[in-house]
Amino acid sequence: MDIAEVARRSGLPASTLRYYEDKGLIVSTGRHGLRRTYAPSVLDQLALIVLGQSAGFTLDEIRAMFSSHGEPEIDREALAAKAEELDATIKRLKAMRNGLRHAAVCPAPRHAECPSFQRLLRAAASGAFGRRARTAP
Amino acid sequence: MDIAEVARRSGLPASTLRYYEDKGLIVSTGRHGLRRTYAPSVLDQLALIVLGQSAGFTLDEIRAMFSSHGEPEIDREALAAKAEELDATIKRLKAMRNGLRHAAVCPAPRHAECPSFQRLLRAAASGAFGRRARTAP
DNA sequence: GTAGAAGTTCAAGTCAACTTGAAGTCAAGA
DNA sequence: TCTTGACTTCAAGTTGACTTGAACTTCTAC
Repeated sequence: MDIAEVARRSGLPASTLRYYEDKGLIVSTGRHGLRRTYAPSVLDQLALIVLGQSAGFTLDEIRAMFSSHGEPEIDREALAAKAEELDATIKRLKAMRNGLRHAAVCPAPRHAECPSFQRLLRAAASGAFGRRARTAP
Repeated sequence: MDIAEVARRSGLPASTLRYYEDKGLIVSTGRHGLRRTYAPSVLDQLALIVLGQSAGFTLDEIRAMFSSHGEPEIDREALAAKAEELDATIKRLKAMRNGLRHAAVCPAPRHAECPSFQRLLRAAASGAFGRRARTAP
């Protein structure tokens, strides 16, 4: 497959594919003249990368987790630790979701008076939540 | 409260507090000479900001969701939509967590042969997941 | 065999969310 | 009063993940 087909099938721009290759996240199997050629398995790798990103991992972390041919690579403890980390993230996302869900239907004139919103605030203030995360648009 | 106390109690550096004020996420209630003074409620606002960030919202989105005194501001539909967005994010995080959790204990010599890993891959490849997210370190 | 679409490299630009540095101001304690 | 350390502004730097542009090289179709 050439880069255009990989781009088409993965939904990622060619520039991103070159960038990922630069960073060592994927490999091209060869060249046809100057042009990269890819094995079909690169699509799986890309899917994993996208999934990993959507779960909040950096490209460096993803590279550490999966070898460039898509197999889990690092030690099981590290994988389990990542899973724990995700679990914590899931918890704060749920709190936030519930808070928003409630704010959307809450009849209280000011949210300062709403017990549900106060619960969210308390949870937030308790420092139970970490920092930094961005989701898809 | 002066900026040092807010920094201490919120855990955020003073530079960040100034930056947030610049961006209109918080307000200082006045000045003592040149120095900013803050009302105690700023701590709640900051907690909300941190929570919002940890849930994947940008500072601009957070400013849109909560007024600078910490009350939910925008229309209920938008809040509900944000909640839906979060729900989708939670789903992909769970998939990723389960995948990692499993990879950490899977006995299969190569993950290509593991049905559970394949499920994750298929889910990832299906495009069921969006892009872009980063979690706390 | 030549035009042009699509590929290549490499450097530089962009964006969000901050941080850092320089240069200056000021309140509080000795 | 004078020093000192915390504050101020403003500009510029940083990091991650890309994108864009310029200059150049091919493959492919006609």
